[in-house]
Amino acid sequence: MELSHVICEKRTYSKQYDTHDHAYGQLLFPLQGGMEIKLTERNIHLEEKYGFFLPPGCLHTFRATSRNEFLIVDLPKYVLTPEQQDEMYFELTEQWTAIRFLLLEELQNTGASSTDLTYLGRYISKKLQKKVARSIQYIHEHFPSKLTIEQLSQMENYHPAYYSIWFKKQTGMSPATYIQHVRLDEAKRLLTETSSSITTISNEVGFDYPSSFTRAFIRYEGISPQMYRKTFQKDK
DNA sequence: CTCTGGTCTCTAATTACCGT
DNA sequence: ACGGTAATTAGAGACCAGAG
Repeated sequence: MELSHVICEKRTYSKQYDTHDHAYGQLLFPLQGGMEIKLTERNIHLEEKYGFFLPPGCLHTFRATSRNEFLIVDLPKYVLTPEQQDEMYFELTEQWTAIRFLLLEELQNTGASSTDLTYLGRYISKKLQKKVARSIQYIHEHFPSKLTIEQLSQMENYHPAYYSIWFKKQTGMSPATYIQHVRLDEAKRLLTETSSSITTISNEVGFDYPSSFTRAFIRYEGISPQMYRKTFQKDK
């Protein structure tokens, strides 16, 4: 059954719920305790400081892991965009915490559902669209450090073997190749925009040895870093 | 200082298999 | 049939020596 408006309420979950799906999307914020969400392709352990979005039609099972209370927002299809087909596990950033606060305020003032929530629902929908997978965001923020598949797959709650397949679906390339591209693109920028030595740049983008950097660079770009700088460096 | 080339080690990707 | 795990393998990086 399709909802006619956004519904926001507090719910408590017990040990085991039947596997089911619904025609609307659902946003879950833990207020107290946590639970396990079983999906076809993955298991999520949802706990405080994280939130979760279940897209419409996504088969799932809830199982409480402790005494709990959740803030649930049911988002009818008309506030969502057709692209919002993927589930999303996200950290409660300041923004998300603010959204949760607003929802709780709204809940206290007007009760379980209100047409006013439609605007907030649309805002949330937009926010969900912009979210990049946690591990991909992490790669962009930490590419100079040592990144392992183990570490990245944990962020998405996937098995490392399955993570590679999932990552390829998201980006079109393997995690290792993607990290390499991020590093070498930054190296290209540093080569043309700074006068740092190649040894320094190689360290800054995450290579332990300049010889490894040079080889990787030639594989990627077809020419050596020095040649690249000579060809593309902006006039000083 | 930069790059090349060699060897060795280790990790990620793939595959085959197993349990549900 | 599907996802997890173990075994296998290819390729990348570490490290060193040496040339320009």
